[in-house]
Amino acid sequence: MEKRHITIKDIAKEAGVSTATVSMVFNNKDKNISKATRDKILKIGKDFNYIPNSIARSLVTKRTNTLGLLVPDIVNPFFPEIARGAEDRARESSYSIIICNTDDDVERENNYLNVLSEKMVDGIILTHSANRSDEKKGLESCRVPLILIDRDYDLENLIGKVLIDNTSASYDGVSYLIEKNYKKIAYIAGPLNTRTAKDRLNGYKKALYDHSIEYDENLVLVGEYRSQWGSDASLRLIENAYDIDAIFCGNDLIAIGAMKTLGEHNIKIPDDIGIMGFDDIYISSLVNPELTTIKQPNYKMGYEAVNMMIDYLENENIKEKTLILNTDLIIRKSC
Amino acid sequence: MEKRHITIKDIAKEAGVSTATVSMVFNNKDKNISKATRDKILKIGKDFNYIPNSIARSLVTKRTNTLGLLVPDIVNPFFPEIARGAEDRARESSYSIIICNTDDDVERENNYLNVLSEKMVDGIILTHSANRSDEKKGLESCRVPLILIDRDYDLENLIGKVLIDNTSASYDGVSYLIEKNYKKIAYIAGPLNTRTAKDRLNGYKKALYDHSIEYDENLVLVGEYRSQWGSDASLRLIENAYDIDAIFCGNDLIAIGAMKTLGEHNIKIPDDIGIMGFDDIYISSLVNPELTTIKQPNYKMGYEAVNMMIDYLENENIKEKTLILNTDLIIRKSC
DNA sequence: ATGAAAGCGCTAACAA
DNA sequence: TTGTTAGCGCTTTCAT
Repeated sequence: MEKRHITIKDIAKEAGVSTATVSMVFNNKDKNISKATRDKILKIGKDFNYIPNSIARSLVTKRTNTLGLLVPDIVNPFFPEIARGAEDRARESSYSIIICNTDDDVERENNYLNVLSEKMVDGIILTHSANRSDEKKGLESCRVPLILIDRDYDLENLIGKVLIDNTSASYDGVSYLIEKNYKKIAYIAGPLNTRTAKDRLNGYKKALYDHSIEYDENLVLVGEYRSQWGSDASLRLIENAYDIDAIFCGNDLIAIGAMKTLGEHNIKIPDDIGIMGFDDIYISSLVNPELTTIKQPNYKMGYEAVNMMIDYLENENIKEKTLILNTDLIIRKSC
Repeated sequence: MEKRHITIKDIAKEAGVSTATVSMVFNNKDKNISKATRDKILKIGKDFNYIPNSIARSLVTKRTNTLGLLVPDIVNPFFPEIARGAEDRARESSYSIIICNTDDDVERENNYLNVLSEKMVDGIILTHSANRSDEKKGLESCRVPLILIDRDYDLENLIGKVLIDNTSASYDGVSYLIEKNYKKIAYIAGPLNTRTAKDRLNGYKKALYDHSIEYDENLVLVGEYRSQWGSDASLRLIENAYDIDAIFCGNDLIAIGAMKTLGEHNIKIPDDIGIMGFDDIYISSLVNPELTTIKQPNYKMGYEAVNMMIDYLENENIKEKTLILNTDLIIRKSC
């Protein structure tokens, strides 16, 4: 436990060469080093169980091969897929990921930005705090390359953004319902204070419009992204005897609540009422495999964000890019 | 973007002092530095937007304030809570967490161990690969302080372990059912190839034994941790007309599948059949709030593991510790 | 109360 | 093909 770590100096001495030579060997800048010394050095490295000190290397190269990933909360089932996609892409290029939970707290977010700066991460992938509003200071002064994911936000000095096209996602979903001959489609939405939620509502409206179906604001119920709200809202819809034949849901929790309530009232899915929802948190597929959903490409979002970052870091690719990912319509039994 | 970073050298020059003084000020080793110079240095730091380079610091202090966290897959809903608990405790002491997904692959795990070693993380928290069996090499030669969580494993040179008492967890769950007057309790289990699963089965047996209920191996069905298996197994139980009045489930997916099937057969819960399961992946609480479950203290597991690690790192607390966490019985409607 | 200087382990010119 | 050397930015004795 206590014994000093082996350094290239030790190896150099042991091999009777200079540290420069050893360094080159371990960095595969071998081109003009004799196979003999190369092999000797490698062997000694193995024998002594040499572990390079990448901190020392980072100090001179100014690269840490580490990225920061800021998400609101990894426990929110929306984010693990993003983290996994990010980590997978990172690993492909030998980067590591430092994960940070911001809880949508601007101060925490700024603090992490600082810490990551100090740790010299090569880049930061960030789902910016929903509460940031106009408090851009921390973000704008961030000297580390930044890529935004999921939530759009106006900012200078960005490397890029990776977003989801929520408008066309709900447009596609609602259109699909319409083409299945559901004409009276209610929308149980989550809170409308995010761009995401507004886009989804717009997609719903646009789909109706393009199919010459009149928009009826009584069929749009705005509440929370919780299954209880799905239950309550669907109950309201059926109790008020609205003439509906389908329900489009703001996310999967809502959809699950709605399905449950409909079931309790012996309303058959999809014969009596069709149901569709965003698979925001991937519960549908686990628990209600019969629910037709719009699947978020979260894994891809994380993967592409890191891909964009590494592209920037390694190829000096600086043109700002905005990558807009499409969702998938997962067709199952219920519609 | 291109301008050189400010260093303590710049600040020292600007303030007309030595780098040593500047360093001490920024490290709060102020005791004998005049308030005047202190303030001057701090002001210059602020004005120049000085960001300390913790890589350089790490090189000399041999501390990175970074921990590694190895989990099989952050997308598996079992792990985000662990990661969150770990990150929360880490943040309290200004540590960061590098997250690594091993996919239960020994080679990947060993590779991460290496990378983290090179990055000089101060410690590693690890859910060891289920497939490791006797391939201890990578782990045993790891020079970084190691703490095991969730899955037990025999290993020298450990700082400690944080585990869950699965035996007494299922013992408590089954006992609770028995005390609620359910006497014929079936057990739908996941695969028995892990210590965890075996412990749970033993707890079940022990609870029966202690309550003088005879163990009937026909009532124990072994399958997968999937809701489909919960459906299939419960179907088998009712079709074979076993005389049961409760089902104890190996995890929540199984329980959800079972509940669904029972519902489809108009079997009432909990009147006809009581149900209980391990809330392994926290789906119950989201989707089936009426399901009584045994909640895993995963957040706490992550939190305590990092706590133990930091205790070791900062207080040289070396006695090997095994912390065994208890589960909680979450009593809801169904039992 | 402050400064000088050595050095953490490594890389990268530049020399040889 | 290999060695010399000068740092990277910081901490830390030991002087003063």
